Amino acid sequence: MNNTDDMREAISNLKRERILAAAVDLFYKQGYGKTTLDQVASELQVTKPFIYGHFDSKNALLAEICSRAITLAHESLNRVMAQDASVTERLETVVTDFLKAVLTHQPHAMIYSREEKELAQADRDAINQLRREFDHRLVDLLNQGVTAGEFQVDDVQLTALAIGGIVGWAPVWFRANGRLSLEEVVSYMASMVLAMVRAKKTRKPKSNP
Amino acid sequence: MNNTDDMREAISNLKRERILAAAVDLFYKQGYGKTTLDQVASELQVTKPFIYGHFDSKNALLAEICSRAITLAHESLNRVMAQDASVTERLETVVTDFLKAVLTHQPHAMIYSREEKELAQADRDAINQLRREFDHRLVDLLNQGVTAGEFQVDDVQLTALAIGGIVGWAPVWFRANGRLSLEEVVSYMASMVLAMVRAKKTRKPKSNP
DNA sequence: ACGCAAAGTTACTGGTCAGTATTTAAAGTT
DNA sequence: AACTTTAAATACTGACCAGTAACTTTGCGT
Repeated sequence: MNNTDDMREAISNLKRERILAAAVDLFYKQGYGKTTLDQVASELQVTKPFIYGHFDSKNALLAEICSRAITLAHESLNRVMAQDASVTERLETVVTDFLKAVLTHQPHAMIYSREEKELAQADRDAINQLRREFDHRLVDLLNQGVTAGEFQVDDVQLTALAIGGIVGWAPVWFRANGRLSLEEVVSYMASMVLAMVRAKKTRKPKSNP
Repeated sequence: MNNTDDMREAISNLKRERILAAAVDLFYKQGYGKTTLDQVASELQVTKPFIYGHFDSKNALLAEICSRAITLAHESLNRVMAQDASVTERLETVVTDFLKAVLTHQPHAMIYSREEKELAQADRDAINQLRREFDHRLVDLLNQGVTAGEFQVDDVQLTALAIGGIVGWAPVWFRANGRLSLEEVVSYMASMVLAMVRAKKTRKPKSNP
């Protein structure tokens, strides 16, 4: 019985995920406004009420997608904060890791930044709260670097915003089959960020291809 | 008679501008999708057919707004290219000037990046063409800097995209009545960009407040 | 085999809005 | 002062689509 319930829930989750994946795909390609739930349904070879069995509304779908976009950012920050390395190395890892997350989930990132205004006020507030926390944590990291004498930065807040810009803008131009691989792009961007904070290299001179 | 025609046209232009201003305001605050033409009209204390007297459709309004956003970028680049200074100084001016343009027309910039997908295909293509030209010109400038030995940059294209990110992301977070003035923000960001390209300062050490 | 939920589908509704046809007012013109 | 042109408002239409009510199928327990 409990066994059956587990099964049910797993199936239900699977379906939720499929719906979300289809929605992400279409919202990304067409935009939220131009996408109808009938299209999402037909992408999955089901009908609209199927979706309503798993989500309350079209907007709830969007809220879930946006929420995941931010959660990704936090998770990559969590991974980094857990590690015990020089601030410079940590910043490099943050940028690398975060950018990787953003680019492997390009559609989520794009949908969030484009369609934020479409969210219901409550969802928007909750999600922007998470975003602000993220900014704070980045500022903290930069402050540590300044205190440790590893960074030379006049204004940590503006610097954090510039870094946010480099990362946040990447999904706009990145193409998975472009001239450079994701790994190459990510590591190059990280080196640019380090140049920006004038980090004194703690090690790893690492050749440039 | 010609005189009267001039007058007519001037009045018509004035009205177009008013309509655009109201549309920019509402599209910015509420998003394109959530804004109705009735709202735009009532903002101006007129009615919907008034708008149709000056624009073909809601979408034409958006196209005009987006087109202006890009035009602004090009104009600031034109101003800079005309001047005859060191590449470093020119890059500094480009960033300064472009960022200023983007921030004094924050709504245009935001609307363009958010609502691009809402444009009709033809409009989108035309506008993205302009964007690509802009990118090329920025790459050219960086290449000049490398050739002249003023910049140390491994990949000019990625560097241009990083700069684009810093500038393009700014309208997302900038608040006109924030901690720092527009001038301060702009000049700080320019200095970060120069750090990124490892520009050898050609002059102007300029104190930091 | 039989009935009974769960999970979908088909078929419909109601509201919203972009866009328009028709009417009214105002400003020149002679 | 009647006549025309321009410009806007009122009032309407029709498409689209999120969300729902009513019906159907499938599979599971007994």
